[in-house]
Amino acid sequence: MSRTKKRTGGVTMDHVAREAGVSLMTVSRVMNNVPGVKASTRDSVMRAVKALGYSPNAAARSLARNGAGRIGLLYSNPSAGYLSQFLVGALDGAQTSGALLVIEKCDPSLESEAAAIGRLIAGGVAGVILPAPHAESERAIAALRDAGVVAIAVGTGHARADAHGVRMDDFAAAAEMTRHLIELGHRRIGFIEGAVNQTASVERLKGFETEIRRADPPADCLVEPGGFNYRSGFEAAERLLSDDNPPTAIFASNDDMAAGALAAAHRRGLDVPGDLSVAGFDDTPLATAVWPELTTVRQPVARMAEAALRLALQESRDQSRRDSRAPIDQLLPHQLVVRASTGPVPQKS
Amino acid sequence: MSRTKKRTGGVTMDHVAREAGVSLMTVSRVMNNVPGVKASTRDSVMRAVKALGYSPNAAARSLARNGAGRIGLLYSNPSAGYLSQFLVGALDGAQTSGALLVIEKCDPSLESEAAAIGRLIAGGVAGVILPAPHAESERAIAALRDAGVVAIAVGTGHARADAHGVRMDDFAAAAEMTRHLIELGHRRIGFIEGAVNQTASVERLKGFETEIRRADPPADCLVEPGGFNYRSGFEAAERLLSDDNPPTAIFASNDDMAAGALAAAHRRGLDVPGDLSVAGFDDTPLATAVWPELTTVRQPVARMAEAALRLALQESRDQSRRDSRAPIDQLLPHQLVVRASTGPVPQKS
DNA sequence: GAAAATGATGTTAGCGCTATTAAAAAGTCC
DNA sequence: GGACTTTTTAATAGCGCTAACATCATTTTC
Repeated sequence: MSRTKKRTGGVTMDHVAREAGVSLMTVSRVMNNVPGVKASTRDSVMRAVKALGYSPNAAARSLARNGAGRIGLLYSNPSAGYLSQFLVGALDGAQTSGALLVIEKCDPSLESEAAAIGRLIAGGVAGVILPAPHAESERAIAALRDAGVVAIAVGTGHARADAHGVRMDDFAAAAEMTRHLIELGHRRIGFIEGAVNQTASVERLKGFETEIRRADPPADCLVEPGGFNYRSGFEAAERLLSDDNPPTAIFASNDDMAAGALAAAHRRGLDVPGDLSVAGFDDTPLATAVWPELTTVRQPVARMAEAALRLALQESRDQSRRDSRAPIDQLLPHQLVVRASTGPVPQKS
Repeated sequence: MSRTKKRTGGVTMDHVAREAGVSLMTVSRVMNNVPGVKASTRDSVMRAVKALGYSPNAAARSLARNGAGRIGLLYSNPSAGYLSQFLVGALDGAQTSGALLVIEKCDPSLESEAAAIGRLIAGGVAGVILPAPHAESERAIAALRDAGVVAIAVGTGHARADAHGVRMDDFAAAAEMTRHLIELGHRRIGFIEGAVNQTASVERLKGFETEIRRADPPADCLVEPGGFNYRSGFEAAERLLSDDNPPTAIFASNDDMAAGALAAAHRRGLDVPGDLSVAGFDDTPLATAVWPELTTVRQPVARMAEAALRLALQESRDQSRRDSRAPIDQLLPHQLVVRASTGPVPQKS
């Protein structure tokens, strides 16, 4: 063989068509679930697809659709655990739904974000997924809308009016965790806030406070600002623990900060959860990497990413026909994960 | 307007060619750094590219290259920081070189690995990138070779005879870090090993021991096993610090374990670096997330991933003509990063 | 100074898939 | 039962890009 006339995957639509005894276009219709194909024809095509192990070529599809199916993903620099989970989910979704993911990185600065959005638009994406910090950016969403590109905000605290969204119920989740702490007997609980400009962060605080107010017998709380990173958690915990009447439990708005709180507690020779309970949020890999393993809330990051991708795909396709429908708000279930870092309130000595 | 008649991003090669007054093919040559284009022509093309904000269409590229350029990436569950960096690097490389990344996840078990490799091969990839733990798997590499798929091992301790590799000099890097500690005056240094079945881990230990032996005045060391995760680092540090004659510095084979060591030190009320110096390895995001920030070795993970992708692409393309050449071994530069967690040896009291 | 060896560019033909249009088969009606 | 719809299928033309080959200018060589 001089030149094997290569084929990467191997099977193309043409092969399937021949095998099924229909035209290439019919196969395409079947693959895309376009109505107007006789059931028997559809069946024989599906059989051929299975027999040959055919799988569509995403690149060709994206090309032929003239960019439809190209979805951008903007990320800056969130917690590493969050990013990798998110990426994996998105990648996974892209693969199964035949989308082409275009990943674009940027700094947290507004200019950098604008530039990245510009690159994405120039790259001809049909939709853009905006995780965590960018999901709050009015400017990014406006730019996208002006370019006629579908925007999907992921992980905001509440539904947006100007973009579709995929998110979890931060309020309810934070409330659940707070209830868990209260049920363990804690009556003085410290809370470490996340970035104040993120609505999800605000919802978590609200959920916490609501539940504190509802406690019976009554509970009180100390709220410290934080920045969603380890260091800020460490420092906030230091402040909390040096209070004259320190809390018996600390609830941090994310796992990184909870890990920081853990370190602060250890530094003071406190046993966790014997002397102090610590709870996190997100269930990133860090939650099980630290010792003791963190009680936290599992945010279905990968699933959210996948859902966002699907939504972007679907909406960008629909957009062409009917325009400007109400934004979709997709809420994914979370889960309280109780591990070793929380326990009953210490006995008064 | 009823239907905007296509146009995804806008600018295509054709536009650039017209703008620069050359043929489409010349633009392609410039974009792909193909030699044989006059410098002046190249310049004017580049100018047109910038003026129009052109960016190549990955889908079309991948298609035109006849799918050669579908590259698989197998990952299991390394440190989250490592994964996200690796993924980002690979994605980045994929975008610029027009490859199509197929990400496949698996458990650490051999069966799961074999299954994932099988899926990858069935998916028609031309090459597979094997990071950290899988890069050591004879079985995976053999399966790939049998299927005629190029394998790229990333991050092994030394060059492999059966696969191309992209890696860093673990031995030299560990030696450098050890020298740094010795120069700070430390003469009793604890070392926390990584996973013993990874050659990179072994090389790091060798580098450490070599440098310890070379110290003048002589130094000695305590070596504790570890498992590349936070918890094992914490436990190993506990053992080291409870020695009758504890070390004044601890060098952990990766950042996760160093963070664990930090926690252990804090728990004992030791100041870092006042009472104990702690050094890590890899420079994952965790290194700057903890407090104090870790002195560590920067492993160019993203660059290694990108290099691996490029290598996979190139080799899979070359493979068709000349076959079975000697494996390529690409060594990327590392860098000692001195931050706040290491300092001079404490004064004897 | 003509032939051959370079260089530097231009042409042509797809890559695998999807729109769109044209054609054929199957119903429908009066 | 023939003209007229309504399904269903086939054929054609790209999407944006690159490989291979063709075509010109230049040199170089004897």
